[in-house]
Amino acid sequence: MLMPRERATRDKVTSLDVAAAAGVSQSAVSRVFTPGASVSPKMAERVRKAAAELGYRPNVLARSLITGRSRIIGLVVAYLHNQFYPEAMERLSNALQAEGYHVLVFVAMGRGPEVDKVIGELLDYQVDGIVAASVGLSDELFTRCEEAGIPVVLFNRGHADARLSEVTSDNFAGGRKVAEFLLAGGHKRIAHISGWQGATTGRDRAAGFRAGLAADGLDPVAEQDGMYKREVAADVAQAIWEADRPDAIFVGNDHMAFGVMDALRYRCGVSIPHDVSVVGYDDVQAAAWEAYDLTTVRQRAGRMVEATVRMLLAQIEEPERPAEKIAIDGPLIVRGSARVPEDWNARV
Amino acid sequence: MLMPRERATRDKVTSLDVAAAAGVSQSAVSRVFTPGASVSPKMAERVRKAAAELGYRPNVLARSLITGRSRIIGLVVAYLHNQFYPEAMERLSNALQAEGYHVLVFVAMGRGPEVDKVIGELLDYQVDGIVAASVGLSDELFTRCEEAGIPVVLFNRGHADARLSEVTSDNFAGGRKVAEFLLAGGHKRIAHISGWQGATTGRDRAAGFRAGLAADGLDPVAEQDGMYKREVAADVAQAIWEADRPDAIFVGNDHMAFGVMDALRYRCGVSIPHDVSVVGYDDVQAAAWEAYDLTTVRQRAGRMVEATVRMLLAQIEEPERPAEKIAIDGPLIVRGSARVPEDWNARV
DNA sequence: CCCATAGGTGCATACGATTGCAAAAATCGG
DNA sequence: CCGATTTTTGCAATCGTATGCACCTATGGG
Repeated sequence: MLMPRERATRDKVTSLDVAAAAGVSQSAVSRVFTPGASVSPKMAERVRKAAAELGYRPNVLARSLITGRSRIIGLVVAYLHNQFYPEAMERLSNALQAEGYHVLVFVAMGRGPEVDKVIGELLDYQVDGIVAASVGLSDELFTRCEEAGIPVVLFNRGHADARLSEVTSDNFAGGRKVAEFLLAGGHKRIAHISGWQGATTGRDRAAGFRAGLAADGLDPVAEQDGMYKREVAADVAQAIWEADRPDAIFVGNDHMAFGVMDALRYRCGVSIPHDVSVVGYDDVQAAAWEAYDLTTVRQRAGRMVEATVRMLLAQIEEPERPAEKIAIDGPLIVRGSARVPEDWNARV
Repeated sequence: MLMPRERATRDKVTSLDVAAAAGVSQSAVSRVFTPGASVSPKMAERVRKAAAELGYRPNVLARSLITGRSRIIGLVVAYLHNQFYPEAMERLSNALQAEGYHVLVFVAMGRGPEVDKVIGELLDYQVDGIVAASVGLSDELFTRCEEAGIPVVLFNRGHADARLSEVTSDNFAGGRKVAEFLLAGGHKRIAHISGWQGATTGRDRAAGFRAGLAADGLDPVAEQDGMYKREVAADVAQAIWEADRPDAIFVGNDHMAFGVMDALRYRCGVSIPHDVSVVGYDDVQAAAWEAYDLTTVRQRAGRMVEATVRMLLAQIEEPERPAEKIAIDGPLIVRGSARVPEDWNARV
């Protein structure tokens, strides 16, 4: 069989092919596909027609090489068990797509060397910016990105370094809101199963919560780290229940709160909110499911993502722009997992 | 201020810089970083040293331009509400990272023109392959990818076209297993709230289920499309309960099953599994949560992802390789949401 | 000790686009 | 209708790397 290969016919069509077909120069083709370039209407039309016939589309990679921008954003994420992240990720991807960017995903579970390898790969792809939604990114990431001139925005994550941009919810205010709500509900023995205390989100929520209690002269009856892990939080809840008999528990995020509720109900035989009130943080979709009906502080994922995209693109446009830290306020969503103060509706 | 810009110092370091620093040619540098190229050990060492000092890393985009492979895999996904997808996505990304590939995410909710735009962008990035986990990808995707010579693997999705590779669980067998289990449990009035009947997953599960019932001469007492949407399924469940009083319901996936259970319990006051058994499909993490404790057919996400990656990479290596359709068997995971036949343990 | 062979290395080109510059064409005012 | 602008267009260089080819250097066998 000496037939010429079929595949030859479908070889890549380049701007040169289009130029030839349209009888113009290659640069003309390029300009037609470069927004803001100087092209006459008739030229544009001829080229577009030829391009359409040949099925031509500009090669983004080649373009990136010369413009120095890949229009790729690196997203570093740890795990996706916590529903908040898939939710945010979907929004982020959509928002960036609308701006002509795309998301390259990097899953980096651990900390340390594995993470550093990922960082290297991130830079290899010449990403224009990075959204870091993973705890445990070594500080080296930031210095290397700084050196490479790649803007980084921390999503739902804080960092002491002022040169780092970040978008979070107002975790301190959120924690305090929960305290005020529980106090108004007449709770006296209030416990806290916190988010991981190695991260600012967990610490700030806890701090705000304690501050809120302290305003009424109260201390948490118990406080333990749930590590943002369902199973850990569930075990802790059981232990706290048996040891301290709290009348309310504030859990550092919804994902853990579901585990806590299950442990209380099915292992301890506790009725929620009759015996104990439970409040979470995030307002993921499942919080509204009847099985949990969880009172929780909403993180406005939409606005957080919007802010993230805005900051990131601004820094890409204008590299010298100073870092910015944004905390977005979120309302307490009152549902059925915690006793509601009598006069709550009147108050709010 | 006529100071030279600080930024100048951090300008990109290229293979030429490394070559100069090491006193060798640029091609030598390239070879050192190209696995399988011919380089002497001493050369390799000199170059690596210089590279390390300058902080050089090869530019993946430039490399892609010349090799014609980007080492980017496009992942097209619809929504991430169904936990099965984040779970699978995390695995997929990890598996591909291990092979030196990375995932570029495309969220395409709807069908039709929006999707086609996304397809265009996908091709613009010169992805080496595509994993399609979204329903409603127009057939045009496939023809265009075929033309462009880009392999596509459908993940958890079927398609009549034999030229398309796909990885699914064995949906027919899974549906039948559920039927057998429910029959063995002595259920007589069995309903089905199916996955979207526009997709093969939904249809196959339903067909297998019906076949299983038919083996015992039974028909579903009711059968309706839940569209893979929680709210739709919940409403349908309520309607079916009120109209048909089933003693068991097989729901087309876990995500809907949770909604169904909530509707039955909290709207209809039904006790599960005492009044009615519920069985799902997927075995997402939440299925094991005590609140649902859902009996369900496991989709082995790990194996499905593994197969997907294997097939995709194989087709990238060897473009003429024929398409392959794989259905991975998954066990029925017996939990507490459905009555368990007396002799079940003996049987299995 | 010499020649055939294999393995390393450098030169130069190619990948597919963007973009500064200069020439050509179109526009405009007088 | 002509000269001065302004707009279009083409030419050619460039981005950072991979790779065919030719050349050079060891190596080993006879």
